[in-house]
Amino acid sequence: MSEQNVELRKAGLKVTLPRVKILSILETDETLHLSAEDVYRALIEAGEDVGLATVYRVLTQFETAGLVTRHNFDGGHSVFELDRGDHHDHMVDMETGSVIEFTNDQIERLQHEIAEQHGFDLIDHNLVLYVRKKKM
Amino acid sequence: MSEQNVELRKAGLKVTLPRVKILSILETDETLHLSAEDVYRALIEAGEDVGLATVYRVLTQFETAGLVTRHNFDGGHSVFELDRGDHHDHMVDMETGSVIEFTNDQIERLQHEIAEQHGFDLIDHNLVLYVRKKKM
DNA sequence: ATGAATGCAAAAACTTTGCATGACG
DNA sequence: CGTCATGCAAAGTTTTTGCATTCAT
Repeated sequence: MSEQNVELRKAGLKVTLPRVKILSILETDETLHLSAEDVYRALIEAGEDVGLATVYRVLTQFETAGLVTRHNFDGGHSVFELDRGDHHDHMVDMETGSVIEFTNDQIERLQHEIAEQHGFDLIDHNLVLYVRKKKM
Repeated sequence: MSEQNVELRKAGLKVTLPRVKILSILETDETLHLSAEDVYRALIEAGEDVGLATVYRVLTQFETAGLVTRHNFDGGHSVFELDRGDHHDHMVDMETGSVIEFTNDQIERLQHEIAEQHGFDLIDHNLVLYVRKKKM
């Protein structure tokens, strides 16, 4: 029994071909950040006959199940990222659109401090840096 | 000559009724964060006959001119905020939905450092803390 | 006068939904 | 087998665009 099957069952999801394939694509992809359209195209290229609507439905289910995180970067569409348990923030290259992940403990700590100072507990946060390659 | 006219001229924008009205709505609003739809409704309520397409066009122009900042908070629609010259980040109270603004120089500085370390210039950034009132 | 801005409707882009068919457990 | 998932197409949302008309300078 493949890895995906276990993950799906653990998430309480019936093991179906679209779900296994989509999970597999998310695990294999190197960019780590795929739009629904990206996943759909990957399926078509792999010769799988899966509808775009199913891709959206499955990704949303994965999000609910905590397998995947949905990001709303700039421009219209959402991108999905497999949740590997490690927290990180994102840097988006405005020229290429590519996404770089990073972590910074100091920033994490400061965020907690700021929430505290206002009498709140920090539940979640979202930090995206929009950057451009340095001109020299 | 009203305040709005000056701001529009300074931004290099022709002074038209829709632009003046929209700017005025953004200046008057207390929530500080309006969607295009919100602005459109406010115009209709004020008896102004302005099309939704124009609202989008004007808000986009305002953004380009630096009068307004566009935020892509959660999913779906964008919200626009009048740029009052002060940079700040946002804290969203998850229970009430209210938005608190804050600034932190250390975080600002760290963001620049992180971009630098990756060979980038920091163009813009987006930081939202999702918080909940402390239980005591 | 002349070029830009507007309103309307139509189109685009992204995402969700209804329904009949097919697959999982 | 009963139920849930799927595919397709149709509808929903949010935002953009084409074009004739109106408006600002």
